[in-house]
Amino acid sequence: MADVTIAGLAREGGVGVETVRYYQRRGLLETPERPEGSGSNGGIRRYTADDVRRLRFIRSAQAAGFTLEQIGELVALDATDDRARARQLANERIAALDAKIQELKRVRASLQRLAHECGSGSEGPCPILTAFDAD
Amino acid sequence: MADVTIAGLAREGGVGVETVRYYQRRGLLETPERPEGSGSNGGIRRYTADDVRRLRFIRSAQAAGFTLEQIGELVALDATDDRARARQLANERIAALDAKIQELKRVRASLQRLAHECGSGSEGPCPILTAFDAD
DNA sequence: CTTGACTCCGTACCATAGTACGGCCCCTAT
DNA sequence: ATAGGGGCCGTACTATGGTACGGAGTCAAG
Repeated sequence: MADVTIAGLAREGGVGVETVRYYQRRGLLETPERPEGSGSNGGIRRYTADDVRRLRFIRSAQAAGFTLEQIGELVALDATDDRARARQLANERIAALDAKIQELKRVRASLQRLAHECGSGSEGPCPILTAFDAD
Repeated sequence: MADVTIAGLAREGGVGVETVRYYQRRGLLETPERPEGSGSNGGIRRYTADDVRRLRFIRSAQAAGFTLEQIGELVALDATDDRARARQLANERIAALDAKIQELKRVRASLQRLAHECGSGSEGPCPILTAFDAD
């Protein structure tokens, strides 16, 4: 993949240009040097496939429930060899994910029950406020 | 359960007093009349078991991924008999939950792989940035 | 050699879901 | 009757994760 401008990077990562810039400000993405431009400030930055990978990593890690701050730590960690810390972060997140998955399954079951009770052509309102009782 | 003050309601619902007041401002919880107090503004409000149920509903619905705005609609819906709309909201949320659960399982698997690769006593940094590749 | 799309940068603004603060009032126990 | 712990209320502030804007510069095509 040829190097791209910020718009290309954003497109590859499925985010907006402003979001890329935001991640740069947060220190999650590198801000490459501006090439020696003809003018006073220099030219237009170029981004590599590596930057795309990193951007995609950020999105996946977000989906995994890491905050941007934690993702910053992960990105920094990638350059070190602190395997213990990396493992710790991963395992903490796995535990949190397991809890979350269980919770989502519970509320899903409740919603299913609600939809079912709302579906059987009986009269009156659905028991919405009690939908999650005994959860 | 005897009627309680706002602090009791908050405690029963597992939230802070300020959060209860916030939900009242958002229209998710009722703000009962102040009893005829001796002073200029009246006495102290009392909340019922019904209010507690409603507060707990809000928390569960939040866990289900509903926004406070949607929860407002659900609460309002509970008083009507628009079963179709209630069913629709429930089913939409179930679909979203299914997608979310699948995604969380995927990233969990990736994290597990990462933790494993970080654990096998090999040298150097863990492959953090590639942890989610091929997801 | 101009036009138009895009980049760069700083700064400001947004939505969501709270959390905090300060002044005043009420109520109960001492 | 007085002190202290809540309650009431308006308003302001916070955190998180963006999103928007304006002016200046860059660059490639026509």
